Formats: sequence, structure tokens, C-alpha cells
Amino acid sequence: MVKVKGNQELVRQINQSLILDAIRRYGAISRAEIARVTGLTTGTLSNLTAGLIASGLVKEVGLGTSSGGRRPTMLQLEASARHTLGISLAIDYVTCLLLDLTAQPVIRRSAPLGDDKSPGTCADLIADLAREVLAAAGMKAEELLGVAVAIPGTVNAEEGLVIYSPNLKWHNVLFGPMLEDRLGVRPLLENDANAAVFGEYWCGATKDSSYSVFIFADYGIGSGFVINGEVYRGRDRAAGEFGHMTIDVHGLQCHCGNRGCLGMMASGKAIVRRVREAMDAGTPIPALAGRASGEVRLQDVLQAAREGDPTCLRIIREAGEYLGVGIANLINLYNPASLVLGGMLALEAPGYWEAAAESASQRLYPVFQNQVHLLLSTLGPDVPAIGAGSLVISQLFRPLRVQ
Amino acid sequence: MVKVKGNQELVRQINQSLILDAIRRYGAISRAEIARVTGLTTGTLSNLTAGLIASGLVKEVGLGTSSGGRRPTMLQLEASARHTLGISLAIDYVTCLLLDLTAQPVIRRSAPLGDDKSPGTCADLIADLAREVLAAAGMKAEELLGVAVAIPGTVNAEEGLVIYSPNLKWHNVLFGPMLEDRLGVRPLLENDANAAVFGEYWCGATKDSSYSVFIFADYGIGSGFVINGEVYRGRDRAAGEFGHMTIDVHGLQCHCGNRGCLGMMASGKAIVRRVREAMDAGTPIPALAGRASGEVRLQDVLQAAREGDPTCLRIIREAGEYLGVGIANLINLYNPASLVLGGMLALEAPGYWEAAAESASQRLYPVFQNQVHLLLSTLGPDVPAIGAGSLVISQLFRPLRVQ
DNA sequence: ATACTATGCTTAGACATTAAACGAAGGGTT
DNA sequence: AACCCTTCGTTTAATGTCTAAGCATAGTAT
Repeated sequence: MVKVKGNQELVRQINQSLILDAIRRYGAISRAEIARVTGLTTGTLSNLTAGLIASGLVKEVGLGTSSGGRRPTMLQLEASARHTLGISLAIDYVTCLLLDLTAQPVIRRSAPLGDDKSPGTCADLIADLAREVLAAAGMKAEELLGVAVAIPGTVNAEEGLVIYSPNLKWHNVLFGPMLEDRLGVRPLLENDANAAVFGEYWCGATKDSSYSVFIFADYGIGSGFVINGEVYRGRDRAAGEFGHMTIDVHGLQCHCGNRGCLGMMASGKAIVRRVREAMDAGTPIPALAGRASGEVRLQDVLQAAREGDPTCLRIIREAGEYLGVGIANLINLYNPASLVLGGMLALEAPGYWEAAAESASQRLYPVFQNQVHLLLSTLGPDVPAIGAGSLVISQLFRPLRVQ
Repeated sequence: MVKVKGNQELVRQINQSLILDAIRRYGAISRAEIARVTGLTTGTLSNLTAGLIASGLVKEVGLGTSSGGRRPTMLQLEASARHTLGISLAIDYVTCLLLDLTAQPVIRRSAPLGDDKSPGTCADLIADLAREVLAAAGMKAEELLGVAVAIPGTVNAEEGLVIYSPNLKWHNVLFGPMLEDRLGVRPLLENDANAAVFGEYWCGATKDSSYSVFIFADYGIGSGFVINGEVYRGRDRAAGEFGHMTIDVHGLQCHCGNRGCLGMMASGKAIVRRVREAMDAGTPIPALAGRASGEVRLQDVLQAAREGDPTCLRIIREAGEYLGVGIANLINLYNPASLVLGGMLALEAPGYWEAAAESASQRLYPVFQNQVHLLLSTLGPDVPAIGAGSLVISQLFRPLRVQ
């Protein structure tokens, strides 16, 4: 934790962020109204807004309605004043978004990732996509407010280091500098679930809910936390190993060495395994007829379930019920205001999140009953990229933390 | 989250806290050294330390050794400049401590709580103890920096409200005002595990470890979290329901409505239940011979275990192993720097915390292996009271949080 | 038309940090 | 012992920010 000393610069930064944040929240707001909600004087508002307008971040957008006196001059964010690249490196594809100041995507490019998932190849692909996006926007990298990349693994943002990514099979890769060489700007790295939870907090389902959790239910299971409006990363930036939470002490052996991990019961991987087991045991699954069980993939199971196959539906529902156990544990510990479900399972597996919600609510500690909002991701599959970009944008709207 | 606007008063507060905190950390330190560690100029230090000395919080304690020039004037906290009452309302006793500025206990009084645990009786008992302590110190309540009470339940500090305490059987009790009527000052209420974790963070086992967890293993099981040097309370101030974490989806039914809660397997209550079951099943426990199984209490089991009874030792060890499962889950989610075990089981049940440590380390996600320090409480049974007092004291040493 | 109210700018004053100068007090070298 | 250098802590002027108050502007209400 960096300790910040107080001086006039800090004061100005704090108040400027306070004003920018108020403008962002209210959409269009007058100086007088900002003064009321922030507690600043109108004099300070005249002074600071002049600076914000000069820097192009804010614009005057005509007069509002009078409330018995002079009509107020309304202020608004100039969305196109700054841009950010939000990039998501997922297991099998890369997405690159150009976001404006309001975190709205302006341009989007996506590309599949082949079997070669080496850092160099990934960096090249990301750089190509980024250049394509910038070219389409007629911008140069130097004009960007910043670049951020969401990565499926633990990262050390300060050093641009990917500590460990099981899915990419990376260990201690200095990915930040590799991208810097190619892009000319230093990107911010963030874990994908952390980026996702911040995205939903900044401009998605849990907007402005200071205590929120994102659960990433996909082939694997991950989680991210926002506490007090900031991503919670833990001491070694490895918080959120939700997939390896034990919910069944006597359960199945997991590759992590433990037994009964949530991921063994509730993940896409678990669903595929159970469907294969069912097929091997002779359960008829017409939608998958003629396929070798070893070739069945998660997408196939989801498709079969969408077509109404009862076995697939049952297995998905049971996986969702296990997830609900984990969710209840999470809520009992964190007591968040809201919880967002994202990832392929939550968004595309029929009955999955409904089963999770029901099972969680049955298992919650009574105090929390009906207190926690369980929501679906509103930003969808692009949430890690949007979240990554939002992390950069948010720095404009938040002062440095004191102490 | 209160948003704080910036002005000179804030700047002064921040820097004064920064200086006080440096003095606290270093024990004795010169103005020049403080300037170096805080980044402030020596001019500011002369100015602000003059104020701190005038207010009595800081004193000059002679000259330090020269490092090649003029000898520095060393500054130290004046421990007796301010005092705090830290009070712990536990299930069967009340403790009241007078703490000085360094959170050292100066005077201690404790009294048992009878069967009548009504709010009025508890408030009377606390007020009596507090008056006794103040009389012994020759102080008046108004001279105190503050009073804080640790309570076994969820509390709303702002309103002085005890939302729910299962052990005391309180629901929505306005305990703060009740104490205010009796003491003449408004006390700060805090959950006992939260107070405990803060105590260990402020002046105990996890001193200055910004990410720390306290596990309260006693008749029940609770937990508290410090994140970024602040108690984490969650949205409804109910975070930390560690005892109701499901670790066995198919496990025993708990009174909370769920199955396989940690508390059903790892708590003092669970140990007593299992010992009784063993006795009923005919297992000989010589140390408890002649007792009706229904009359056996936790203290008896601990005593029997200390005398070497193998059944009691085994049951305690197994309970510890279950706790370890929960601890591993906790670490996987929070990734804390350190974790403190407190409560009667951790401190007095032979083999309990060792079993927990071993089982946790076996089940941890590989990334965390050997990364987390598992510690025993150094403040012992008084940790909730010390922590409560520390919460008040700490306000002097920490600026308001910005945003 | 007049009184009143709200908005937003300007100005003087208060106040905290900063940079620089300076005195105080010690060490080291010759 | 004299001299130079270093460190410590205070003082002073400059800088920059907020605040309070005054005021011009521009509406509404009667």
C-alpha cells in the first residue's frame, strides 16, 4: 500500500476526480448541482471545470431547465476525448476493443488463437489486432489513454509479468514488455476474472455496487472481487481460486491435489466428463449418437441440451446446483451486495444458472436470504476486454487512494 | 463509501497521521528521518510536530546518535497521552481494558456473565466494569479517546445496533445508546471476530500485515478479515460466516438449514457432540467416567485431552483437520498474507491447530503452498477487547480514506 | 414592472506545502 | 585547536488551492 502525502496537487486531483465522477454518474449536470453533491463551492467548480473543459474531457451542452432562477449550464463528458484499448486473451481467441471515455466499444476486432499459444505468438496476434483497430479508428498508439490486457492466469501488473496461466501453460512470462516492444506503449495486465468483475462494476450489471463478485463459469471456474470499488487481488495477486474450493471433503480427486473441488463438480470440464461417463455407461443421448464419447466437447453438450436432451439437461442442472453450494459459501464469507454470473455456462447452458441460484438460495445463511442480487453478466463474452479497458479509464475518475 | 473532498484541512490531517504513524512504527525517530520516510519536507515536519507536541501526543526524548552531523532530536509517542476503553462482551464473561496510545493494557477487569444475558443486564455489567476501571485509573469517561465494545454478532456501528447475535439471542438491539446512557459517551460497536482480526493486525501476530485473517475457533467458529489495513465487513456487515461454509455437500444437517457446514465438524460444539456420541456408543473415556454424556462440556473434553485421553485427542484432531479444509478454502479465495488462529480450541485444545495447519497445507492450491503464514494469536483471550480499543486508537494514525 | 431566486464568475483571504537560506551542533582531518 | 564538511531543525518567501463573500447574469413568480 503506497502511502500518499498531502499537498495541493493531491487536493486538486481529488476534487477534479470528484467532479469528473459526478459528471459521469449524472450524465448531464450543472456546476451548481455538482457543488451540492460534492460539497465543493461554486468557485472551485468554476475553476476546475474550466480546466476540464480546456483539456477536452468535458463539454458544455446548453442550458438546463430553470428551478426558479437562472438556467444552469449543463456539463457532459466528451466521450471521444480519450480512448483505451481493452484486450482479452482467452483460451482460444483474442478480442481487441477500442473504448471511449464512457467505456462504450467503438471498434471491435476478434481472432481465433491457434494451437500455438506461446507468448510470442500471442503477443504478435494481439499486436496485429491492436494495429488493425487503431488503423480503423485513424489513431496512433500514443494517443491512447492506455492499453490493458485481460489474461487467464495470475499476473503482476507492476512488472507486466504473467506469473502462472494453467490454460496457456505459461510460467513467469514477462508479457507486458513483449507487448510494449510491439505496440510502443506499456500495457496494463490483469487477470481475466478480475477484469470481468471490474467491467461489470464500472459499466455493467453491478454498476456502482461497491461490493460485488463475478463468477466465471466456463470450461473452468474462476472468480473476481470488487471491494470498495477496487479489484481485490490478495497478497500474491492470486485471490479468487474459487474453482478449487472444497465443497465435498470426500469427493473426487482434483489435479490440484485436493479432493472435492468445486471445479470437479460444477465446471464445463466436469459437465463434459459426466456426459462422457453417461455415454460410456450406455445412456442414450440421441443428439450425440454416433460420436465417440472421448470426442464430445462442451459446445456439443450445450447444443444437445438446447435441443432438449434430458441427460445433458440433468447433468447441467446438477453442475449448477454444485455451483450454488460454492456461491452460498462465497456469500457467507464476503457478504457482497451483488454477484454476477458470466462465462459460457452461465450464458449458454440451459438451466445452469437457474439451478445455481436456487441451490445457493437454499443453502445461504438465513441473514443473507433475499439480500444478495444474483445477476447475469450484461456485458457478455466481451466483459474481460471491456473490464480491462475500464481499469484504465477509471483512473481518470478516481483519486489516488490515501494510505 | 463516503467521498471526501480535498482541502487544506485534509492535507494537514493526512500528513499529521503519516507522521504519527511513522513515530509509532519506529518507536523513536527524528524529524529528519520522518521527512525521509514520508517524503515531506523538514519544514513541514517542524511545523506539524510542533502541533503534535503541543497536543501532548508526542514528546522529545533526547538526542540520537550523530550520523556525521548534528545529533537528531528523537521523537516518541507519549503513550499515556490518550486512553481508550476496549470492552469484550463474550458469551459468558465481560472484559474491560484500559489501553494507552500504544494499545498496551493499563488496567484490566473481568466479570462472569450469568444466565441473564438480556441487553439491559449486559449493559449494566459493562458500565459497572468500565466505571471500576476508570476509578482505578483516576479518570473520567470524558477524558477517554473513545470506548469500543466487541460483540458476538453482527452490528451496525453507525447506529450502535446489534443486528443479530445467535449466542446472546439478541435481535435488533440498540445497544450503543443503552451504553451511552450509562457511560455518558457513545461507544463504537464491532463484531468480535472483526475486533480480533484488527487487534492482531494493529499490535499482535499479524502486525502490519495488510491482508490478514483471524479464525476464531471456540464453541462456534467465526472469522474476521483485514484488507488494506481495514476491517472488511461486507455489505450488510455480516461477512465472515466461516462457520457455515459448506465443506461436505452431503454432510450433517446444520441448524442454519444447510448441510455439511464447517461448524458441524470443526467447532467446540462439534467436538462435544462427537465425544458424547462416543460415550453413548460405549467408548471408554476414563477421564470422563461416571459423567452422563449429556453433561459433558467442552472444558471437560479439553481437560481429558490434556490428560492424554486418546478418544478426545482423536476427536479434537479430526475437528482440526476439518478446520484445515475450511482454511484452505479461505486462503484460495482471499490469498491473505497471514492467518491467525484464536479462540479456546486454537489456544487450549491439544493438537487442534497443528492438525488444522497440516490439513490446510495438504489441501492448498499449489500456488499458495508455503506462502501463507499460519500463526497463533499472540494477544490471547483478550484479543477482542484489545482489538476493539485499537479500532478507536487507530483513527489517530490513519487519515480518512479518500473516495 | 418588480421582487425574488438560482447560476456562475471574480476577488480577497486563509492556510498548508515547498524550496531555499540559515543557524545549530556534531564529526573528521590536519 | 582550527577548519571544513555533514546533518538537523527552524525560518521565510513563494506557490497554489480552497473558501466565503460579493456580484453580474438570467431566469421565475406575482
